[in-house]
Parts: sequence; C-alpha cells; structure tokens
Amino acid sequence: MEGAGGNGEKKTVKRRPRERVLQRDPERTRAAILEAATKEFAENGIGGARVDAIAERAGTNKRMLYHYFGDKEQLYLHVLEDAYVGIRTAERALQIGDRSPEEGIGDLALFTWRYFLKHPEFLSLLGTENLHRARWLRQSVRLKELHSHLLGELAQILERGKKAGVFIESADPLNVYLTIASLGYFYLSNQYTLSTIFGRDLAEPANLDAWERHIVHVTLASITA
Amino acid sequence: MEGAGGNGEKKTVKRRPRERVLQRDPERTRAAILEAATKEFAENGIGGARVDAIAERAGTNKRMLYHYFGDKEQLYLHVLEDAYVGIRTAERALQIGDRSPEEGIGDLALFTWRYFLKHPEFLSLLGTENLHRARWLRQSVRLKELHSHLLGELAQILERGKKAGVFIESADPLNVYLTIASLGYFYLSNQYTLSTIFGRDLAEPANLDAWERHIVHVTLASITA
DNA sequence: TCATCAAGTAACCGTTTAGTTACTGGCCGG
DNA sequence: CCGGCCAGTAACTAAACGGTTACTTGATGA
Repeated sequence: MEGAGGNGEKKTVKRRPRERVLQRDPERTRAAILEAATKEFAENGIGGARVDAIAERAGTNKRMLYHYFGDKEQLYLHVLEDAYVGIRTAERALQIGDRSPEEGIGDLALFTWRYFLKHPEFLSLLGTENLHRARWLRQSVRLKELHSHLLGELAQILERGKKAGVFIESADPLNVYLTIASLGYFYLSNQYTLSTIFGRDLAEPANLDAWERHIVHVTLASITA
Repeated sequence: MEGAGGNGEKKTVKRRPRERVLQRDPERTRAAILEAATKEFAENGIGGARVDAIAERAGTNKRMLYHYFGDKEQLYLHVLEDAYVGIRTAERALQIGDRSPEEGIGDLALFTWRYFLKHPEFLSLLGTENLHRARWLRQSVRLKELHSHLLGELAQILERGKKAGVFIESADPLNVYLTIASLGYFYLSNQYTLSTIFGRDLAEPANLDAWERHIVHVTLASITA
C-alpha cells in the first residue's frame, strides 16, 4: 500500500519518527488520556468520574490508562498538578512588577478573573480537591516551589505602593491575593446555584463584564489609602 | 414487666405518645436519616456518598431510607433544601434593617461569615450542587420564595445609606451580597488547598479572626462614599 | 528479515453499589 | 384483646465499577 520512502537506500534511511501520523504514539495517547481525565474529573468529581469514560473520551483503552498512570488516583493527582502548573506559569508571564502599584494589582485581578473564566475545569478540580481536604495535593512532590513566587512579587508591589503613599500600611500580600481569588472563584464556581436562587443569569456577558469591573474596584478600594 | 399506668381506668387512658422512648418512631428515624445523609453527602459528594453508609450512620436500615425518601437523589435534594432553609431562616432573624446602614451591612457580613464557619456541611453541599450545575436545586419547588427577602432588605439598607451620604450611588444589593459571600466561602471551602500551597494554616483561630475583620473591612470599603 | 519489546485490545474478574423482596414484630383502633 | 397496618430487618439481585490477564499488533535495531 504505502511504498513510502521507496528509494533504494538501505542502512542510511533516517526514519522521521514524528512526521507522519503514527498508529502507535505513546506521547499522543498519554496526552489524550490526561486531557480526557481532566474533563471527566472536572465534570464529575473523583467519586463520580468513571475510568471507562476517561478511556472512551481519550479514544483509547482502559488498559493504557493503567499502563501510563498506575491507577485512578495517580491519574487524578497528575491532572491536578498540571492544572496548578498551568495557572502559575501564566501568572509568572504577567510580570506585574513592571508597572505602577495600582496597575499591577489591577492587572493581577484581571488576569486571575479571566483565567478562572477561561478554565472552569481548574475551578472544579479545586472544589473536588478541597472536598477531600487536599488529600492528594498534600502528597504532591511536584508542587513545592511553585507558589512562592506569586506572594513574593505581590509583597514587592505592595511595598512600593506603601512608600508612594497610595496603599494603606495594613495591606497584606496573602490577603490581597485571597480577596482577588475569592471574588472570582465564588462568582464562577457557584454561578449555577446563585443564578437559580436569585433568578438572574450570572453567566450573561453583561453580568460577567460588570463583575470583572467590580473585582478590580473592590480589590483596590480595600487597600488604597 | 411494666405494669405501667396500672390503674383501673379502661377507655379514658390517654396514651402519651412522645413521652417514653418509642421503639418505633417514624419522625426520629426520618430525622436521623436526614442528619446522616447531610454528613455523608457533605463529606463525599453525591457521587462518593454511599447509601449503606447513610443508613449505618443513622443507626437504621437502608430499607427505611427508601421508605421515607424514595431514592438517593430525592434524599439528596431534601438535604440540600433543608440546608438553604437553615441559613435563610437564621438570616431573617438578624433583622439587619434595625440599625444604621454601616452597622447593618457589617452585621450581615459577620453573620454570613460565622454561619459559614459553623456550617461547613452547607458549603460542601453548595460545592457539590454547583459541580452538577444546580441539577437538583433547579427541580426544587420548596425554594421559590425563600431568597427574595434577603435582597429586598439589602436594597432598603443601601438606599438609606445612599440618602445619608455614607454609601456610593453604584452600590448594588446583589453585588454586596456576592462580595460578602465570596470572601467567606472561598476562604473556608478552599482552606485545605490554600493552606497546602501557601504553607500557612488558614484554620488557626488567629487567622480566622483576622479574615473576619478583613471581610467587614473590604465590604464596607467597597461601598462607602 | 526477523527477534524483541512496547503499544494497544478485549474479554474477564471479584467487589461494590443502588435498589428490592420477603419477612418480622410492635402499635393502635375497634 | 385482637386483627390489620406500618416501622423496621436482613438477605438478595442485577448492574456497574476499578482493576487485571491473556493476547495481538507494529515499530525498531541487530
């Protein structure tokens, strides 16, 4: 059928291993399983996620899942770790130290809100992990140094703002971050019950825009002198 | 053995149905199942909750659970509805309209935070329900009129504050409530992952007190003129 | 070109699960 | 005091579940 690479060369034929679509491709299969597992765990929690469903979504076989990740729990941990790496990596790229203190804080708030908005699966995974009191995250060895950068940079910005007289002395890095994350997380993760009980669709673009502005307003109002 | 009520009266003996502990007590069994189910669903989500575990925690039999509540999902809905009734009832008793606008808002923030702190199972149930996009809450017929009272009273307080010149014109009832709820919900529901990644125990009493003050500060800072 | 080993498949296994059936025994009206 | 009804029990069932075994297929290096 193929006749591919049908030249006379014998030993010197370099097989280009990534150019044609291989029938067997470990990396692609592995990535497909991770992506499928992310969706399945985000939609159903760890108790509701089905191993068979993950395999089917990944277009592969249950056996492969155990081959690459050991078991359901290790696969879940991998998914969770990747989710954290995702947000912290994007956050670093922000370089919030490169502008005025107010702008830096405002941009961090905007970034966080928009990241949450674009990655609902991250919020779901956090919810699931907290339901189980961080049982898996605490075992993670990959995530030790990942988060310190954020608080360090925030502390610097707040310090600059205090010296410039625009921020109050009691402004605290952790509190500021928790404030930003709170306002974004709750609105999005609880949008379904909130929309139901208050009879207003929080997911409407106009409402999302208004809340984005609200987050920046509240964050800055809570620390400006 | 008993000889109880051993007087000669025949037809006029009033049996006091609630005084001694009955071996068969439908109401007590029903309540025990509801309480056990609340814990089980809060700890494990709907996918992870086990019907057998609920029956065992209630000190009864699985058959009774189906007898009183139909099936697992209807039992879950009942638990969820009761949780909402609980917070909204306590909230009404607050009577936040009876004081100055600043005090009213501050007290609502304090109440909400402390209610969340005392009822972690309520937060868990909200998380579970939102994971499933309010699938059960939307079916609920018991909860239509339950929440409107809150927003109405908040609107009145904000109006009074605006007329008195202490609140900004853009202060909005829903936004104020969502702000208060966000700051309480996120801190508590995500305390396990947050404590892990930032290496600080958010559940320590000193940290809880500090966050309580922070919530009041942020809420008022975001709406004061 | 062929032996080797990893990638991939499908059928299977023991256990757990939500839900049911068949039964027991205590409470109450007549 | 007794007959019927309903709270309560325990053993059961069919299906779903996480995980495994036995096997096939295809890429690769000698």
